[in-house]
Amino acid sequence: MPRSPRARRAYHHGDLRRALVAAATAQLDRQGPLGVTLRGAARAAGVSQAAPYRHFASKEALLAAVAESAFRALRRACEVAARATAGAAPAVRLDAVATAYVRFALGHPARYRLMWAPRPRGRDYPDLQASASGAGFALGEALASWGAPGPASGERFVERFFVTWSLLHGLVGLLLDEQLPRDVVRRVPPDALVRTAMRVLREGILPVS
Amino acid sequence: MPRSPRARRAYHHGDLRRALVAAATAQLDRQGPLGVTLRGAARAAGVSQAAPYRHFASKEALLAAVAESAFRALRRACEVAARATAGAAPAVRLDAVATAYVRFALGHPARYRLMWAPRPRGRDYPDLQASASGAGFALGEALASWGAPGPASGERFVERFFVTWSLLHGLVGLLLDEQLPRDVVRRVPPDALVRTAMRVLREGILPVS
DNA sequence: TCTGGATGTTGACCATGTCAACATTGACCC
DNA sequence: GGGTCAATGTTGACATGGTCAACATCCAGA
Repeated sequence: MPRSPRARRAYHHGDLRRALVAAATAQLDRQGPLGVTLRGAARAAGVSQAAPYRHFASKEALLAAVAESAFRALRRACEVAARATAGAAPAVRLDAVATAYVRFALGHPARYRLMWAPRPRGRDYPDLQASASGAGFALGEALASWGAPGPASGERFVERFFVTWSLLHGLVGLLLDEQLPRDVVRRVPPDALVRTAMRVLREGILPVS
Repeated sequence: MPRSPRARRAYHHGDLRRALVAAATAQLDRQGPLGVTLRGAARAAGVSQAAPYRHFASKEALLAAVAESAFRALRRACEVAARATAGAAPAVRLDAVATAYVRFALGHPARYRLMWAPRPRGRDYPDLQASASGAGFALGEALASWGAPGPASGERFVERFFVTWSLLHGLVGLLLDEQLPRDVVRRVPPDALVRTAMRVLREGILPVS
């Protein structure tokens, strides 16, 4: 029997690996980390419980693939924002990229948390490690246009880079866990919080003025 | 038979709740979040598998108790640092408290992560919520001595507060997940990173100088 | 056409969270 | 002292889930 264009495979799935990652991502988004189940992902892909082991050594390896794809998506989101503000002033670019970063995180909370979970660790999954660094790289580019032109260099850049990333990452953490004072969150939309954070970052908090 | 001072209880444990929290904390520190097991904690306490259910409605409730106690410890660490620098300049106090905060997190990585995990959520466990806010409060106090004297007030304070906390929280996140460039981490000890972050926070990054 | 490796399936094992039914204890009251 | 009850533990069981070994099926290349 010839296959229709989108043939249901009789025995072999055809693209099980991708299907499993998609299913696991859906589980994660819908039911949180506890909802991610190897057996469930297999069921969603219409495949037996042990089939995933042909593509992933363990549940953790599947989660690593999910996290890796999420880091790539985050990077893309940042890059889109950077391109959209290509000619603008450094401060504007930074705001744009930072906003994209936070929006991604708030839009996919469970995924963002998985990316930073203790397991899977990048150390154990080189591809995950690489895509994580890639996301950081996209953020760094937004900062590179700041001081001296050309490729960012020197201690100052590294300093700015890690402080900025830390601030964004921490802001996301506080927002996701609803740790900020209620009234603040209710009154100020996330985008405004990001802008405030970036302004404080640029100008400092010392001059209370 | 009369009980010796540290009698092994025949049937009733005596302080099972506390013992379970301690056992779960030990599991967490030693083997990470996946190592935490209700049955394992019960075993460690020398008690049957179902006994914990007399004290905790679920595994999650036990974890909430662990997180709650961790937040209290974090708060204490910050307060000790604040008291130790009671009369010092605001910048010195901030550095001290921030360092204490990060040291706690790096010293108890698994616990710190649990405190910020999606589950248990503070929303579901009032005591956890309270102790989390308490930790934030301790941090806020270090900032209160900054601008106007007296109880911190107004929008400016909230702004400083959430930006500072975000920065610290994010820095911890990057450090715990080894997301910062290798050479930076290897060259610069955590305490110095914290000081740098706080300096950038005070002075801003705009003047590349 | 044959054949081997890649990919799936079946059936099992074991650990774990959770619950219902039952046992034991100690404190309080007469 | 003796009785009673709520708190606290225990036993046995169930369902779910990660994982593996043994077996089945399929596709690609010699």
